[in-house]
Amino acid sequence: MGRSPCCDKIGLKKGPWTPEEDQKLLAYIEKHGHGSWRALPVKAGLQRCGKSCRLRWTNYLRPDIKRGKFSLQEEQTIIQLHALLGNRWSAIATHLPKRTDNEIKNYWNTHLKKRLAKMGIDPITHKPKNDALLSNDGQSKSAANLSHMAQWESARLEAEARLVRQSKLLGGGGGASASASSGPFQAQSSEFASTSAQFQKPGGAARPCLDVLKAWTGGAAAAGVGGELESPTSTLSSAAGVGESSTAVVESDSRLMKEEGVEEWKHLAALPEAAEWAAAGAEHVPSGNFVEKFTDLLLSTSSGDRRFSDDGAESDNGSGGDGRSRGGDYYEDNKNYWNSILNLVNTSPSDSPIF
DNA sequence: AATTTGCTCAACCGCCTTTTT
DNA sequence: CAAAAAGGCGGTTGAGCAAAT
Repeated sequence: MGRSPCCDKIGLKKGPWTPEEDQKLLAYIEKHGHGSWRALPVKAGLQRCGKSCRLRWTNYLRPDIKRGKFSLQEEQTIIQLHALLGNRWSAIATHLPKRTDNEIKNYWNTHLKKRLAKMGIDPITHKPKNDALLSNDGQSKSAANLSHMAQWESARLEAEARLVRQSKLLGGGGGASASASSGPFQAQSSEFASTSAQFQKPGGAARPCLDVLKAWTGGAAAAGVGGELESPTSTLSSAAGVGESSTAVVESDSRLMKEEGVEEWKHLAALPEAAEWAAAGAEHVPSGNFVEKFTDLLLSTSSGDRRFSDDGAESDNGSGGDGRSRGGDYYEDNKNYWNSILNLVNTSPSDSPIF
């Protein structure tokens, strides 16, 4: 048996909200909390469906919403997270305090996506649409990096999706709630982490995501650049505040990997991309201080006059896109890229659905 | 001044997942 | 366990506005 019949949709108002309606909704929620969205409209004296009320509240009326232009840091975060997560706006939104998923989605669709397209990059696959367009100068390198990234990510996301399904079957169960602050997210984040971990060197399969990030970022360490994990250089750290201990995250993920990792690795290993990369070794990991260049390119492409100040680097408007390239130093490039991602991880709220 | 074009963003729609009965 | 409601998410639309012609 199901629940009692749903709300009758007769006479429900649609379209833009009036200030009076906003006031009613606001007053009600401030006083009682939203409780059941379905019951709320009647209690609050609104001729709206609960879904509409929820949307209005979460996207507009909530007091902790920041409106207005996105900062460069926010843009960069979105781009990085989109490269990592795809169109998972709600997940991305958890890393941009005070921004709603709807707003981020809109911003991506109206701004960032166009910049990608302008660069000749498919915003869906993140692969260059036409290599010929990027045949010379620095963009070609970024495009190549982008291609690696896209391949890597698509495989990773595929595995991630599989793992999510698996873990649900394995009885991560009770925690399936969608609440924004409870355990289930930790399970999910571990899945995410362990999935990514599988892209590490084949021999090191049973290591968590963050280890592989560290391995890559610290790959430089092996090459003499190490020890910077505690102080990632990404702009995200300043954007998101002080990070939590990455070690703790890694450790908890490690535990999970021990339980699930072996089987997951098998699945992942079945992915052609993974096999390809495994065979090719670390050089085929998304290369380039990829996101940094990627976002540099995007941001500088947008209006042609915006400059990056986050790390003191200027955008490459016309001065040779490769100006910041460091001679194909993959380790260095990877380090920067993964520092960015690691930083995101480390600075993520503890209840983040992703990390 | 009138019209067209492009942009932004709030809101809706439909699907999927979770929860409840 | 199955059915159905509720919640949540991502894709899409369209009204309103500004810039361009």
